[in-house]
Amino acid sequence: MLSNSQQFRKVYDQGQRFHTSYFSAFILKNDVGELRFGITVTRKIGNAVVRNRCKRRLREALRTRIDLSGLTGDLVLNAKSDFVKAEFTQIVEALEKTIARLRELLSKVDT
RNA sequence: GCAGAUGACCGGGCAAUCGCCCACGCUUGGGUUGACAGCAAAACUUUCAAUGUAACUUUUGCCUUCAACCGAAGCGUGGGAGGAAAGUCCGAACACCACAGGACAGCAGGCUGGCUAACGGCCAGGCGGAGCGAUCCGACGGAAAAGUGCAACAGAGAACAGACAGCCCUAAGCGUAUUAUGCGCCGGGCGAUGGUGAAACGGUGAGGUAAAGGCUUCACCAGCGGACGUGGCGACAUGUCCGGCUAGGCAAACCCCCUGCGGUGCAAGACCAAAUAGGGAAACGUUAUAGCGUGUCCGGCUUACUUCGCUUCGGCGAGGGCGUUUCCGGGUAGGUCGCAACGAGCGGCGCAGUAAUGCGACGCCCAGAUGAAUGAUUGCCGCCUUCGUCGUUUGAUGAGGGAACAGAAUUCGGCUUACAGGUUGUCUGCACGG
Repeated sequence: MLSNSQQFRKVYDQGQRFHTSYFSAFILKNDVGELRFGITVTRKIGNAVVRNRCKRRLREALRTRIDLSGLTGDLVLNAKSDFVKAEFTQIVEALEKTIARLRELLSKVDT
């Protein structure tokens, strides 16, 4: 879990990016050796209740439906306004595409 | 039955799977510190003539047991968002800072009585306004006896008022047929009628007048001031008499009167406290405790400050600088507490009170996160709604869609604002029936 704004800032500035219509993803290799992630929902998306629900659904989708094994680094997800109306299965599909793409990007960085 | 008024309450439910946070308990293994015992090594001392042995003490290391604390994993039990958690508008608790007393300034409040820790809150009442009514709304002290200021639009005129339409007097003159009728210059009177406006300087009647007017101390009414009663704790209501003779509105404009108020807010504040840099003190060094070299030690090699005084000219002493070690104190990152279960606490009951509320006994312990937990997914049921089919009064069934406002952040008491849908008590008006 990423816990302060310095860590988020570093991922935004130096990380690899990938965008879908529901959210934007940023990832950066870290030296911890495990996956740390953070979720950001701006006030533009909605009030506190809506923002909380976005974070919970993204976290649950990552936890239950996505295979994250072997992936290391700092991952940041930014929800967009379409996320609020999205079906859960659509979110999962978008996440699958995103993670596959991020694996490619990270392996390129290694070589 | 329809249309309203008002109070109280709810704010989808169940299941499956996978998860999150907190408290407590148990188990497992870990770390730190301390105590006791044991073993090993080294040193020292004592005993014996000595090798050596034994004992004692100290230090270091290992390890057993016990205790305390810290943090981890697993399992179990219990708990886990709102009526507004929201806006952050009032009032407090709590914390820190400041503080002789008073005045000015500033801010807030403003009918009466009560409740409360307090309030700009609540309850009961008075007065004014809206409504047929239940009921609702009101910053509701002072504008005639301090002063200043302001007033859109409309209207003739808006604060020492004002003739637009008009009414009346006078009547040059026009016109006609000399009268009458008609039009009426100049000058003067009128605030009664119309129209405007939120508001036009009391109302109705009578007298009076050329026409009018509180012009009239003519009558009645309204309003104002005063005195004296009656009811009420009081706001106030009400009665009689007297006076004066009509006085516009706005104080959520300045202002006047009365009352209250020190400031900052849990990022308050308390404690622990790293790395790095810097401050202070002591000791040591300044021909080594630095550098080179090395696994380590000895040895070796290399290099090094200044001022003053004394001097046998080799140095010595004191101070400063520099270096090393130890200690001290301040601050930052970070962490712990504050802060999560004992309270202005919650629940129903009883008593007092019209009520707000208070008192009493009984029962209960009820979120505590910090990139921020309190959930996610799926299915079924219930609710609303659209379409189709059947029945065609309620309804049955299939397919689809929808479900508000909104997320605790130190804690309470209020206020204000937002809110799909629903439950329920009491009351009012109208209609109909018995």
